Amino acid sequence: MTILQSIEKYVALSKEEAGYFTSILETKIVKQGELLEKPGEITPYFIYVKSGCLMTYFIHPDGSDHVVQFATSSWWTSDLASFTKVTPSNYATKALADSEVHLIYKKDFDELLERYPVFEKFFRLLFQNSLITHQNRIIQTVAHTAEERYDYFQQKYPTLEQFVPQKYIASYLGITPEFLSKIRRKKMGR
Amino acid sequence: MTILQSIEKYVALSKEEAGYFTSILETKIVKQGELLEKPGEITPYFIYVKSGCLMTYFIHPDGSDHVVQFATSSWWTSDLASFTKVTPSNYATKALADSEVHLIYKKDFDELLERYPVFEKFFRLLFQNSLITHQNRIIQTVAHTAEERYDYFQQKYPTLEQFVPQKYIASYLGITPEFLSKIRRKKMGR
DNA sequence: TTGAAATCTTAATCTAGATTAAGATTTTAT
DNA sequence: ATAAAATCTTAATCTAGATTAAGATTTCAA
Repeated sequence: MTILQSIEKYVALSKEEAGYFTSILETKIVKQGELLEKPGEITPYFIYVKSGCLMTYFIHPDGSDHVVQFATSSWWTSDLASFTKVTPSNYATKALADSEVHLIYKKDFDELLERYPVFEKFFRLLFQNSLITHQNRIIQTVAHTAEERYDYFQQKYPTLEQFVPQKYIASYLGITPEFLSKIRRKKMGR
Repeated sequence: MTILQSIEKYVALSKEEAGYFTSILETKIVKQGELLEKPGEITPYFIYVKSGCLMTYFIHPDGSDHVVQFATSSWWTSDLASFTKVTPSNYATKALADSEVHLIYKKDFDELLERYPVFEKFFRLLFQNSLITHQNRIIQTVAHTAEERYDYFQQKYPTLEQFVPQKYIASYLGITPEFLSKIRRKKMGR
């Protein structure tokens, strides 16, 4: 699916709007392991994942990392705080597989919304839906045990587990890799 | 601060836009303890808190509740999932103090955005900022101890602690009231 | 191809926070 | 005003998940 198709699921675009949008899009191939955002730096663009898989994670001053989200094909991701407020990021975004992404730089993003209000609507819907997901995630974290959260993760991202290192899944779930190992063993034996 | 002033911090409104917006607004006084959203029911409106304090919480099938957020003066709140998708809510919203709120019904909300795109921009910004807050909250929860989260809560909501029952603060922090009691005692003795 | 580095597993021990229970304090309805 | 209900505190005990450590497996660069 192209990025235009994924947008046109939510809003209809005229030829002109689609053309302008495409013109500001940067396309980039990222190799597995490469970073698209670095902690301490300002996140200059909003990222759309065309293929592959990215992960955005928080780096705690004590050195531990915490995965905020995985972004697979047709997801948007970014450290929204850094992008929006033009402040240094507390997050890093790393490619977990060779990936193809589109980047929209902030200047272009701002001008796009200014010029073609249909994109205000699109991003309003995108953020609104993302907010729902984030509210669910908060509840997930406080209202369920690690094992329940793992079950839910497997349902939600059935393909991810095959190529994402366990330690990142553990981090996403808010537990240690050792404890995830223990949960998996327990589930095997059932 | 009026609701119009709070909106005009983000976008400029013409007389007509402001007038139309005001005309669809419902105003309601809610008594302390009253529910504005009930689990199992569809959330028909988006809520703006003019004065007082609301709390949105999740009710786990096992009977425990989990506070998702507090909304004080000039905050917006709602079970966005239920409002957006017109599905039964998993949340309740309760007034923690006598409060005055504005309600926007979904039909009016949709029509407002259709008619006056400036509100697309406003809600895009509102959701974008809220998303930043939610991302922070997720990290807070997994990367910090209960005591650190309590410190952060006190900084973020310095006035709330005086009138919100401890048990709800504990719930917001993801701990039991007993453990919050223990943390508070420990902090007193320092 | 190979060896060093990264990742994963298992197991023992430890701890932050849960649970249970009982008493003390505060709030609320009448 | 007062009694019942709700909330808060303290303390003992328990447990989900962390930490530490060591071996096994996988990945990857040269």
